[in-house]
Amino acid sequence: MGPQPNIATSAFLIGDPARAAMLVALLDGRAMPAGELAQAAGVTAQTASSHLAKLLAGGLVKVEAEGRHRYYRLGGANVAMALEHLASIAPSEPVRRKVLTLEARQLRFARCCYDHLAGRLGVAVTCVLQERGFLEPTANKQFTVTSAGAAWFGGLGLDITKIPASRRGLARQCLDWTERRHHVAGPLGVKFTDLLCAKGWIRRAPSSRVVEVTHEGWKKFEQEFGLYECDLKAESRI
Amino acid sequence: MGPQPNIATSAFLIGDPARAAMLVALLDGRAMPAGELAQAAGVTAQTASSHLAKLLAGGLVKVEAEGRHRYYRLGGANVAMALEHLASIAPSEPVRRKVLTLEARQLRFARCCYDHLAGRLGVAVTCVLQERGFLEPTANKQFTVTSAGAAWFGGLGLDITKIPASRRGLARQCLDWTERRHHVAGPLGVKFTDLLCAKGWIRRAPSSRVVEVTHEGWKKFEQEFGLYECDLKAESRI
DNA sequence: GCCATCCTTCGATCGAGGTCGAAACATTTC
DNA sequence: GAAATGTTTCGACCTCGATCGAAGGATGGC
Repeated sequence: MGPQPNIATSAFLIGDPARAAMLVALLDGRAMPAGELAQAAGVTAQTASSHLAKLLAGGLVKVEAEGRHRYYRLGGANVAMALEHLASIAPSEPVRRKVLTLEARQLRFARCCYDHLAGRLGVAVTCVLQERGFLEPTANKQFTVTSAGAAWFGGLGLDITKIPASRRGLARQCLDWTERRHHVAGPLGVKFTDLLCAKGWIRRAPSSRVVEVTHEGWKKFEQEFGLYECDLKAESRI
Repeated sequence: MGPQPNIATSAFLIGDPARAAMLVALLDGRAMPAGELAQAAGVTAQTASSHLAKLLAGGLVKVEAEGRHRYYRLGGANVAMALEHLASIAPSEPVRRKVLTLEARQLRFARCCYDHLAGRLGVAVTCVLQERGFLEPTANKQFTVTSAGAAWFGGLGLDITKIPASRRGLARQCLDWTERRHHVAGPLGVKFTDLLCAKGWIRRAPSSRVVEVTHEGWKKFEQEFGLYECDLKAESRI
């Protein structure tokens, strides 16, 4: 069309309910075959195929053939970010007053966003790290690790200097679409989440984005972060 | 319908080329009247009005009536962020901050809005007058001149009691579309601007709305208002 | 080779919504 | 009060795209 970047075309692609449902289903970064996406969107396989072809052409998804399946995944982190930001302006109206399923509540409480911790727990941890002066929000949606923070992470077994920063930095502010606040993404977020798993504080559910906190984990979260299970769960009505 | 709410509806609204063009035009935070948005989108006023009504219902824009214009602006920072992220998906280019021409920058800095002073300078002067207790914002988008204010204006050579109030009052709060804050309009605003011209502090460009501050004027603005040229121009780097 | 499964392409239908002309409405100016 | 300007509403047209049935490919199992 014109010289303007066609922001409209991307938005148009997301603007269809069926396509939006597929994209949301892919939000956690997993790849899904076309058939499952069709089911997730509530349309026939033909229709889903048509939609996926358009999303592919628009760069919103990538595809990988595997035998007779074709696995689709989001086109990139920027796509996921755009989707989460769109969700943040969605009217999320009283219509949603309906009771959330157990998994939905678990997702809101703690989940993986790509490979880092998100949800109420992820945001709470991020807040504590900022309150204690270990992380500082800086321009360009980044977090800076303070010297105190580097020491603290080191005590936990995470050598900050050994984490390679990606092109988008070491620690990014990622908007949490349920909490509408930021949590820590980027290489630091990933390594930190891996560490919590390795220590047995949290456990990732086998085939979903849900993250569970172990009994041992709650003791540690209380001890290290001052986060109490009852407080966090009280607000999320789990 | 899917479990996820209306991420699709927001995206659908942005997905129309005309609506996207309007939103992009508003990306810098300015408020614009419906007519200008229609022109920016390349559609007629009727069509633009229809689009704006939908954007308004979706919460993507807000509106403020000002005289016979209706100024639209983005619904919030989250809307701007979502738009920027959507633009980052489009392969063409990063967010395009339009490079403003010299006149556009001058207009933002100081201009006449009808017959009174507007732009960064107009807003700054209005702020100082309020801080010093000479003007007080009151209901119905009016300013009230305090007794201290009347004395101060008198000392400058402006007898408030001799200015006839129009049907809409003596001093009106006029929304500044570049600064998004109020400046002084109405008969007082006109007379005050005339006075600054007569004193040679400012000079109106012959065939545009641009207002220039004279060398003498900057000394006076510093002396009378505590406004420094470098401070005001430093922030207008847009 | 033959069938089952998974996915895409083709063709046709059909409804939603973008567009503009005309007119109503609102506000300012003369 | 009348004219001018900015904006919205109404009505009608008409294109675009979502949808699904049917058929065509591709892959794996037997």
